[in-house]
Amino acid sequence: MKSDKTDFIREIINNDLKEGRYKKIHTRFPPEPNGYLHIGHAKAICLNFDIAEEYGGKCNLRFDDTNPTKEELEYVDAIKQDIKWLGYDWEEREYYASDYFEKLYDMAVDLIKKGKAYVCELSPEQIREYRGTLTEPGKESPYRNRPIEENLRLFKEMRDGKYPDGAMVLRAKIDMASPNLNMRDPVMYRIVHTSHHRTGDKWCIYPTYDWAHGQCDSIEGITHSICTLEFQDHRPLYDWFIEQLGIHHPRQIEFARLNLTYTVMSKRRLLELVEGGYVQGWDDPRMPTLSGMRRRGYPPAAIRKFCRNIGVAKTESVVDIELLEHFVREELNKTAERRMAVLNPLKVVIINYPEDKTEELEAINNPEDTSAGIRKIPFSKVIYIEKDDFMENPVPEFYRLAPGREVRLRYAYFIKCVDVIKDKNGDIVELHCAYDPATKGGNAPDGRKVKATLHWVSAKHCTIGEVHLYEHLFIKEDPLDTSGPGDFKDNINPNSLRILKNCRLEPSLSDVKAGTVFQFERLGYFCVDPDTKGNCPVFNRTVSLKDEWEKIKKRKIKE
RNA sequence: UGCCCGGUGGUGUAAUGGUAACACACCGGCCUUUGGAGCCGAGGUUCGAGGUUCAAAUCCUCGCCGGGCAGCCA
Repeated sequence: MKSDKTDFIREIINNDLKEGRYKKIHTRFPPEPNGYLHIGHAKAICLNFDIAEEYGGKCNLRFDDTNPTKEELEYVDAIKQDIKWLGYDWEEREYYASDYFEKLYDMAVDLIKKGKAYVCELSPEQIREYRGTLTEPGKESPYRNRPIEENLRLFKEMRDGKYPDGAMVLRAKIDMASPNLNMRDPVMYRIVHTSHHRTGDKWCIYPTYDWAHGQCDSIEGITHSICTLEFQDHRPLYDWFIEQLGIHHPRQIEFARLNLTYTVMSKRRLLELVEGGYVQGWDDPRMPTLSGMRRRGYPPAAIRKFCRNIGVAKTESVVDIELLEHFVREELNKTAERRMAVLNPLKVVIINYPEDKTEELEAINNPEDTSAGIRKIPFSKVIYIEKDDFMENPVPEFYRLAPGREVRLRYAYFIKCVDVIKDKNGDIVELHCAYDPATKGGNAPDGRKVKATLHWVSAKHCTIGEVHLYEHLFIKEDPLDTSGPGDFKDNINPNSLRILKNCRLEPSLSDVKAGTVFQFERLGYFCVDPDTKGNCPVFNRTVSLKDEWEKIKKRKIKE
């Protein structure tokens, strides 16, 4: 089976199949359970699961849990939830590197017996010194030529807990003069007296990633081990292990990890944001984590589409976050029901509308999807419109409401502003407008046109809600770009979260389910936050609508 | 100054020796009961210099620039 997509990875796979190197395709996604998954992981998940599906193969989920000091069960559960949410299924193939600890141990013994590994008692500092530098070869450890029997005994004793942390390690015996530092007798096992979230206290020696990873892939029959660029230099080491052991040889292919503008993507830095209280948690809607995006209202379909669209290559690159937002808008435009909500309310009294009258007006739920149907919205004498939709002294480019000007209220009537009411400070507190009864529904029988259509809610009928507006978490396209001392946290955007507590929502928004995303007409997409309680819904702005007027305003400020 | 990898519009990916394509962004226009959506159009000669060839983004050489590697992290 072939794929019609032609990135360099699929090309290699096509070729391997053609040449008969592998009969079936088997990939894997191998996260370390030491943090939450982010959009960069999504790229790897989509790659591995999509490839497996395209070629009629399988993709395993395997947790790389070789370091008990950093890994936790909480992360395992979160990772599983995120992958499922993204839309992928590893079926019964949920594996752990720790499942193979015994096999790995046996393989290490095999290597010792072959004279290819030895127990070394150099301290970590000494190992570093002996390793040499980028330009100078290293020198051999005095323990390098220990008799095999002694290595066997010592390694067993390491496992049996006879030695404290750091006392000795098992090292591969390769080449201390190799120009590739990974080949200078790398560590395979270290002593760590820490219980493991799965194996408990069964082990006090743990394999390093470099030793474990390739063998785990081999054991699972993985054909293509897709990983990120920084492991390129390790490939010769992985190949060496596999060859010494004489076991199934997966092909490793490296690709460039995803970077996004205005985003940090390392787990270390994300952890720092969480632990330092710069955000409210791993699932803070400003985080690039999958759980953050879920809470923000990003549809998984949009993330998948994004991951497929950015392509895969070896060039290190930074993708514009607007591309992600584009796919979010594209998906939500098709699926999200429209509602009207006024974020910054300005009171409008329709002076010629009867005092106690209420009309039910019809509104379309989603113009992109007629099956979404229609709903009724109440209209009455006093309404709210958006403050930004009125300008007392309008600039030429502004064609919304202004003194003496007529606009349309969406699905309702044409109104004309006849009076501007101000308080003693001169701030506008209320508008008086006259409506034209003949324009009910939004069209004038005489054919006259208005330039703008405004969203609104009826004051008497609306419900109050809280809205969270988000901006990029960082003010710089590259958050790591810091001048002078300090670090990326100095680039945090102080306005990344703005809370509006006095928003007026159309009545249908009083009873909503967490996770639902609506389009608030003319404003953007908003997702019901799980923390919504009682009768005051909380909405997270997923993404704004593209806004021509906003662009014009910015341009005018620049001039 | 060792080894490995990479350089195509603003951004990201295509083009696999034969007219540099697509998406996003940007700019201009059309349309519009969302300044949304949709539609149409403009913008690059492929890091540089040589070479091979009828023909080079693609092959070769030499540069230049960027990234990774000296954890008992992954």
